[in-house]
Formats: sequence, structure tokens, C-alpha cells
Amino acid sequence: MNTQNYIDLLRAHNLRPTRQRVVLSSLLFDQGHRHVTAEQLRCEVAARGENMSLATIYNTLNQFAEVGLLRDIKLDDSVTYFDSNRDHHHHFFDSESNALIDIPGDAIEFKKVPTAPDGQQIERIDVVIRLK
Amino acid sequence: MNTQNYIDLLRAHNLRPTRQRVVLSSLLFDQGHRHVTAEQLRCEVAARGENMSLATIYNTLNQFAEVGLLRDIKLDDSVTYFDSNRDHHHHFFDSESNALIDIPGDAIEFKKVPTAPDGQQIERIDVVIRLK
DNA sequence: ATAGCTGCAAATGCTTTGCAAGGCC
DNA sequence: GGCCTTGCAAAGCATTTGCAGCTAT
Repeated sequence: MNTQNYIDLLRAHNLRPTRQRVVLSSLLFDQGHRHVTAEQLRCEVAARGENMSLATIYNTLNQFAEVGLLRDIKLDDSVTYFDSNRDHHHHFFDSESNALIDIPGDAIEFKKVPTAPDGQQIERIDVVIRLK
Repeated sequence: MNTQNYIDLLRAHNLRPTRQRVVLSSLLFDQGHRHVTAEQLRCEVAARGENMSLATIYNTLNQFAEVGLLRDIKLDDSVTYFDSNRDHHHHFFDSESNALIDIPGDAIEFKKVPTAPDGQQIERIDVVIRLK
């Protein structure tokens, strides 16, 4: 994807296409599905020769998550992972290495699912398969 | 359960039955399945007229989790929940109120589950059903 | 022009740790 | 007695926030 695509993508989500947002977009959306932390992105940004405040990285990732460009995931780890896969999917999680691997949504099917309590509805079902 | 039972339970897990551990055990295991935070327990301990350092509560909960008396759960929230339900089970999670509700293990069945990558094995499958 | 963004540094909030004093076996 | 625990305070760490200056439209 080129820069213009990211500008359009950002605009489509009511986010001004600032330098920082475009850089993060390309890191996040250029190479398929990723699971990254803010700190990881800080390194990648630095490796590109750009500079960006860590606070901005956090703020941007949270904005992206709010508008649905990312999904945030919390696991055993104390850090938040941001998942650039916007499709419905699940995860393998290796607690030894803290590695996350995507599972396509249709790779898991249920035979039996409980009904939601009282007046509530099911928003989505997240499955984490823990590996050893 | 009476105090002696907790003393035995702790001993069975190679933990010395200190006053603090016995108090926390009774709060955790006397009233069925619970989802608590360290802070919540601090209040309950205080309400009982006992006093206990928050650090000790954290350390004890982590020890309990290590020996398998508790399971720790991280969700959207920034706090760690400790789950006194040791049976295999899943959760409903209401992100509005941050409420967690147990789902018995046999209330969810799979029709299709992916195989673990390369040399790895499945340790367990955690399902979180998000409510709205 | 102006509403929105960014960077910095400071603050926050949960959790862990170091270490001296106390408790269990 | 000796090792394990506790309590306190301080530190740690990921993340958020306040605010002055900058940028996109």
C-alpha cells in the first residue's frame, strides 16, 4: 500500500492524516496481520529513522482501536497487544514465549453455546487456545 | 469450612498456614466461586477487623495461583482478577460493568478446533463470551 | 483561523520488591 | 534456631494526562 491509501483510510475513519498516523498505519497494515506492542512500534519507528513520542504511539493505537482499525488484547503479560487483523478470529497463545498466533474465525465452530444472561446479548466470542 | 480445613488445604500445597493465608482462604473458598481483585479482598479483610498488607495480599494471591488454588484472569480492565473456581470453565464478560460470570465447562462444546502448531500441544481452551 | 495533534514530562494505578522484624516448625 | 512470611515503603512498569507549541484544513 502507498501513502495515499493510508491517508484515505485515516480520513475514512475521521482521523487527520498526520505524519505519525501514516507511519504507524504503514507499519501496522502493510505486512498482513500483526500483534504488536507500543514499545515494539517505537523501535520500528526509530529503525525507519522517524521519531515519535511513545505517548503519541499509545494515543494513536488507542484511537485506531476505538475506530475499529485495531483490536487490543490483554493476556497473562502485563502489556497490551494490538492486533491488526480486523476479521473475526481467535488466537493460539504460547505462554512460554508470549507468542500470539491468529486462528481464522472459521477454524473454530461450536456445537453448544450457552445463552446470554437475562436481558443481555452476545457481542462476540473470543477463544484463546493455550499452548505448551 | 472451618479453619482446620484451610490449614490442611494450605499444607497440602506446601504453604505454611499463616494467619493471613487462612483469612484469605476463607474469603476465597468459603462462598462458592468468586472473581476478586486484590483491592476487593483488602476491603473484605478490613471489614472482618483483620489487618493485612496489600503487598501480602498480592503475594499470597500469586502463590495461590502458582499452586493451582486460584486462576488469574486479565481482561480489558487494568486489574487482575483471581478466580476461585478451579474447575474447567469459561466466562461471560460484560465490558460495561466489568462483570465476570462463570460458564460451566460442559456448557460449551466445540464442533471444530484447529490443531496446535508444529511441536506444540493444547494446554487448555479459554472462551470469553462478551456481552452487550 | 481554529480545531485537532504531538511531544515532553509528570502523574497515575496496579503490582512487585528489598529488607528488617516477626512467626511457624 | 533457622527458614519462611509479613509489612512497610519504595521502586517498577505500562499507560495516561496536562499543557504549550505545532499542524492540518
